[in-house]
Order: sequence, then C-alpha cells, then structure tokens
Amino acid sequence: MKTKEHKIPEATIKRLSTYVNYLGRLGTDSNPVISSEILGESCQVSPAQIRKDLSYFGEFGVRGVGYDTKKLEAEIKDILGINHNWPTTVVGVGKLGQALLNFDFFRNHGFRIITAFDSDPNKIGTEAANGVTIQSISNIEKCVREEKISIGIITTPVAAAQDVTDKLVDGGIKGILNFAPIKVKVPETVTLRNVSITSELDNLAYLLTQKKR
Amino acid sequence: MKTKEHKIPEATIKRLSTYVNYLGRLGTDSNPVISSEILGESCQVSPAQIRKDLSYFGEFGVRGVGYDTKKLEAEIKDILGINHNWPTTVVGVGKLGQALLNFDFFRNHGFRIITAFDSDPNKIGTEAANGVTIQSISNIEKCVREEKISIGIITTPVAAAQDVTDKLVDGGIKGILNFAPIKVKVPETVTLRNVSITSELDNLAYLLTQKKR
DNA sequence: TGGTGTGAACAACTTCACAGCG
DNA sequence: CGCTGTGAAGTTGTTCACACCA
Repeated sequence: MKTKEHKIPEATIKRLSTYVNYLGRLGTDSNPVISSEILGESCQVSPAQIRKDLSYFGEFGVRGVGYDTKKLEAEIKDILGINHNWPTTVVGVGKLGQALLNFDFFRNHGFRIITAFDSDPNKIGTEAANGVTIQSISNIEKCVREEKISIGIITTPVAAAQDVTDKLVDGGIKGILNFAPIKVKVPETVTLRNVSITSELDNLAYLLTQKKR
Repeated sequence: MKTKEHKIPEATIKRLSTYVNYLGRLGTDSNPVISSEILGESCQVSPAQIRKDLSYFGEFGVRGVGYDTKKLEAEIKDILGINHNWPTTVVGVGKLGQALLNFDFFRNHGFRIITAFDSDPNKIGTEAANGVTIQSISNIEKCVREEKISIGIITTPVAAAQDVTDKLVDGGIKGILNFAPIKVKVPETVTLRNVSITSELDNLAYLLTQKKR
C-alpha cells in the first residue's frame, strides 16, 4: 500500500468502511471481480467517487475489468488498519454497553474486547459477555496500562463520561469512541471520536420538518 | 423564525443539535446570556462558525451582548423541529433497542415512543419499557398506519433490516433511522438516515494507524 | 466598546470527462 | 472495447475581516 501525500477527506474513510463492509458480505466466489459501478450501486455512492477514494491510496483495479473482490477487501482493511487486533474496553455496562459487548462486528474487524468497567457493585465481578468480566471503574487506569489497551468505548451516562475519560487517558489509552451525548475533553495525543445518537435524531426531525413546510 | 432561501449544510444541522444540547444543560439562571465565543468553546466550534450557522435562519443575537440563552435554545429547537411530539417506534428489541427505549433523551426532545416490535415470541406481549408493549413484526404495517407513527428506528440484525423497512414504508412511515449496518432502500418520499457504528470504529482504527506510521 | 451578522476570500470535497491501459 | 485513474472544473462548506449597532 502506497499512501500518497494528500490529506484524506474524512468522508472518504467513512465510505471505505462502507465498501469493505459490503465486500465482506459478498459471496467472493460468485463475484470474483467487481466494478466501481456495481459497488457504487450497493453502497449508494457514485462510481467516480469510489475510484477517487481508492486513488488516494494506490491503484487497486485493472483497467477494462474492475477490482478483484477479495483483494480489494484486504487492501481496504489494510488502509483502515482493521486487520490488527486492537485491545479494546467498554466503560459503562448499561444496555448500550451490553449491545456493543455482544456485537459480532468486533470479532471480525480487528477489535478485541478485553475488559469492561462499571460502577454498579452488583455488576462488578460478573461476566458481561464472551468471557469478559466487569471490573470496577476505579481499576481503569491500572488495567489499561497493564493490559496495554488501545481503545476505550464510553457508554456511561453523561455525568460520568468526563471522569472515565480522564481515567482512560491516565492509563495511556490511544483512542476513545464516546457515545455519551457530551463532548469530552482529551489531550492532543489521544484520538477522540464522538458518536451522537441524539444529533442523528435531531437531524431526522429537521428533515421531516422541512418536508412539511 | 425566518428561514432563508439558502440550502443549509448538513454539518450545520449537526452543529445546531450540539448547541441546543449544550444550552439545555446550561443553568439558564446563572447564564442568561451567552456569546458565540463561550458557546464555541464548549461545543468545540469556532465562533464565526456558530454565527454563520445561526445566520442561515435569522438574527437571534444582540450586537455587543450575545444571545439570550433560553431564547436561543427555543429558537434552535424550533428550527430543528424537536418541539413537536414525533410518534416513534423501535423495531428490534435487542440490547440496542432496549437502550434506546430507556433513553431519557426522547422524552426531552420531542420524540414519543409509542410502540416496539420484535420477532421473538417470548418477547411479544411483554413490556419493553415505560409502558411500551412489544408487538409482533407482522403488525408493523397496520400499527404504523393506525397510530400515525412518523419515525421508525431500526435496531434489528442485518438480515431483517430491509424487510422491516419495507413494512414501515408500507404503513406510511415518514422517516427512518437505521442502526443496522447495511444501507436499506426506501422510496424517495421517505427520509432515511443510516447510523453506522461500525464505520465510527473503522474510522478510529484508521486514525490510530495513521498516528503509528 | 464589544460581540453580532455577513459578503468575500479561501479551503475542502465531489463530479466530470477523458486519457491510459489491460 | 471497457473500466480504471486522475487532472481540471464545479460545487459546497468554512474562515476571515470588518461594517454595524445595542
């Protein structure tokens, strides 16, 4: 993979994720080769956009033919870095946390959930899912450091979000995916992404309101 | 509210959601007025961006002073259309569906969850949360039509997603928020938003990989 | 004086159109 | 011939800088 010097649009990364997701679901035997047109139809992206997205990272296709399905999937996984095994933790074992802990996706996409944390004494010590035992929030820093956990997923209530963020950071976490509907603060060295379910709903409400007017 | 003719960037809507979220959490008594600079700090958005975002919809501030906190919150809610009571349903009562059913956010933001659907006979007829009873997937079309449900939230596995989408559409649904990691298809008349948790994780993996290289 | 509102400059992203090559 | 790869054109979104006004 030859990464070119250009800055890559964030939207491109998002789409690469869509592509690899679709390619993975495709029966590779029946579809050994795929064109940007066909892939674009499934992913609802224009063929030109797909080719441009891929061109940031190299030349993966064959002119006049298309892309080798299996090879393309592997290339994109390599680009995204989801062929590693990122040691991951989930902080906050409410319903959303449990949903993530049971989410098949992780196993297939290079994330290995090592541990989970919660503040509820009734949950601590019990098994959350797949052999993952719930530990006390107060162990976060120590555990993140010792187990060399790279990624922390925050699914706590708003009130606890900044506190557990700080603990993860103190333990030396590399990246955080935050589901709590508040923008937590992290030092420059830590990569942060906020997922805002609320803003998705607000956006939907806006679009529906527009249609009415 | 005077909506101007300009097309509004989607990113603007996303930010408005952030602003209103923050304003709602603010003690309005202690902060009757807020400037774009202060608001921007909390929301991690530039002051100019905030003023531009708001300017698409009208003039809400006072020069030399700032914005009336409470009034601004109300204005943005009006813009987004989250001061209505959108009749909403959740399809798929797994862990994620349960998380949403118990999510306080809905009550405060103009979404009223009326019903929930699942295919599991053991769940049908039981109470999911807050007086919401789980019904069979086969009732979707009839129920959506009779209860005039506007918004459907899909939290089923991938395999069921398109099928329940079609049922919602047949019932006359207005908008869909899809959490299943597949791009479902809807007619032009239905507003669709896909939330991709997987792509958020992929994006985080990408950013971490970049940092390493 | 101080913070808003906004046209104009700038930057980022997408689409187009076609050259290039199997 | 057909589909990729890619500069160039077009479009969309953000930042700047300052007029404006309580």
